[in-house]
Amino acid sequence: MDTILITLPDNSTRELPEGATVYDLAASIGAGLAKAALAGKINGQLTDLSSQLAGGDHVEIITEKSPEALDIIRHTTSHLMAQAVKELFPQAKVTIGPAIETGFYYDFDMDKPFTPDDLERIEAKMLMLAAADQKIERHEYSSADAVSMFEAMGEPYKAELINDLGVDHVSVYSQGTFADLCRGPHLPSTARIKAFKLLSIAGAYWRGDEKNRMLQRIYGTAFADKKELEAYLHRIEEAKRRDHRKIGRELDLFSFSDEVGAGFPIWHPKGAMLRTVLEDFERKEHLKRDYDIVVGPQILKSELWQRSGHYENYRENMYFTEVDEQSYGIKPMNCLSHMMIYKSKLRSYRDLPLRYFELGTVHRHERAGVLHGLMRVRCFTQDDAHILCTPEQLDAEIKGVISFVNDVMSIFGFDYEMELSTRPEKSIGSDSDWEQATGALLSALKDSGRTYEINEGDGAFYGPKIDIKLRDCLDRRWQCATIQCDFTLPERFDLTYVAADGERKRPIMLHRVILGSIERFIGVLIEHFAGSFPLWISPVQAVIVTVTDNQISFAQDVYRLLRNAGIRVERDVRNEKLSFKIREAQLQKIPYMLVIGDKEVEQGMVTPRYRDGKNLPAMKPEEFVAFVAEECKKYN
RNA sequence: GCCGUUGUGGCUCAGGGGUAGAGCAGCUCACUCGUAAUGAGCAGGUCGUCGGUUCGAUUCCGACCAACGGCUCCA
Repeated sequence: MDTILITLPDNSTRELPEGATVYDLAASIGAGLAKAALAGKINGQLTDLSSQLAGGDHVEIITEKSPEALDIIRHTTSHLMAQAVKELFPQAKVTIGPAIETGFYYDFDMDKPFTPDDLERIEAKMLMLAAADQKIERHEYSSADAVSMFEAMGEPYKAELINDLGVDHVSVYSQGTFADLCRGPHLPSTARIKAFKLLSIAGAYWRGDEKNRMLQRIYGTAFADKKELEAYLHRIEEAKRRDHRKIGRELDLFSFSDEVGAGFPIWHPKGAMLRTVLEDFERKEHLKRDYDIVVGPQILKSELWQRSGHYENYRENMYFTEVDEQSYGIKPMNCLSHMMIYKSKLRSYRDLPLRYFELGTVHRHERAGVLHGLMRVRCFTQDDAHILCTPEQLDAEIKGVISFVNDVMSIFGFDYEMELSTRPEKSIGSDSDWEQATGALLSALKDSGRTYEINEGDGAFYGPKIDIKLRDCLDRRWQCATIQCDFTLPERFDLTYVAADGERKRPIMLHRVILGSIERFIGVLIEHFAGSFPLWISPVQAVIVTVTDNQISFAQDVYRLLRNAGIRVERDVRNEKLSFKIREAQLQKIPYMLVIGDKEVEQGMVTPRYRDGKNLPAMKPEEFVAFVAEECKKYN
């Protein structure tokens, strides 16, 4: 019998009979491995256990310990769910069902949406089907055969997918009576699915296009074993405790009100203080980097928005008003007044780059269904700047912004993801401008040394952009910082500068934000710190707590002294037990509680207690001021 | 905007065709008590809004509004 030689990851080789599969290889190595094997990787390509090997292949056995395992488990679980749905709801049409970061989903075309009760029935069915130990088999078909097969099965979406793939052959995976178009790989049997849970029902458009039919999506998750699943579900519950909407209410930072309107946050004293601290920080950081602070009006004439292209491209997101029979647009962006400042006089190349910074409050009419706490609102303040520069300065300016973003994010301890978004369908400007702008952003990204993704067609209508995303407590990504390259608005507004040779030239404009919007950033900030803000941004840095009424007078003196020294201090001189006041301060996540009893009054001192429960030695109020100043120094 | 779920006092929630209940918070009183809840009493709701069914609706039905989970869109 002929044999083939297989190379394993440790570069050892193994001889197997011709026609051997990945499973045979695993079995030849050991019974334990054969049992643990979920899939294989042949020459870097993930495959099924049943895949045949060829001589010279480099093969790796995928077990549940492999990083690739989770996706395979989840993908197979999504097929199991589709099978269960088809058995319970034969009229459902299957579409797609991939593994995702947190689990998997499958989209079905249904006349009637699923109910929460249906989820339980489906889950129960899945358990039965998994226990039935159905073999999962891969078959190859010509695309034409596969199309007629799926059409005969009454699955038009699958037929459409195959037609659009434009390939000769496709693979189909089957288990029991269920067959699905799929590239694979999959687990060898449904019995290998050990731990899963269906989580939610949602609507989703076919192929992600809102012009298409809305399908019914079921989200679920799956893990290699029950323990990991439980741990994940527990983590989700824990994460929900950090939800900024919950903490925002508990710490009395902000609220929303039906009477005010959806998407319009109202900032309570502590939330407004938090904003103020961030804004002060921002002003300082911008001034350090040679930005100029500017301020523009809230409404600008509609003609100006027409000239900029916003009227044409962004009108549905704008609010308008009329004054003296003149139409005005409430600004959804800050760029126009910044350009008008630039245009207010003749500019020389010696003036450039000009960096105009504004904490600009904008209004955007976001569609009703997208609002989400502070993360997505209709009125928000951007830490916005527009940099006007020569083409030669563009690269350095983009790099400067990227390093600014990096500096600020590391101060807050945030990890972030970068993406480049290219020209969208609805856009203005010439092809060559778009190419140049995209090229400049790309080169800055490459230079940054960080990884990045590319979102084709996701740019702003006036130019390509780099987006920087932060994650919330449930790992949802929110765009915060962005750098947008714009050749178009300077053209439309005929911005010029006098070059060294005396010629009028066109500057390039960068739109950029660092935090993004103060609102969204605070949302992320709250979830990141679970409300326990670092001392330097805490809206309340310390609270004075008296043991009895005897210390009120001294407490007032301390309070006055700390306030005058710029410490954000509160006082709790209520006639309550110390432990009660400590508890309340603790729940408010106030960094320091300054305990004052008879002992402290005698010595003219306070005993600071940190929110982790540890006491600092008693100190004079002045010493506490110095202590706080020292702690906050690196951010000033 | 689309799909689904939810909507009871400031908060968390129970209840349910005959006109509402708890805990916490609030207020009053007593206690003056050293590091996560002192006790007692009082007050507070036209059960999201508007219609419909009914002898009668907060409870059933419809529309709208809002929130939540997604989709699409986005800082």
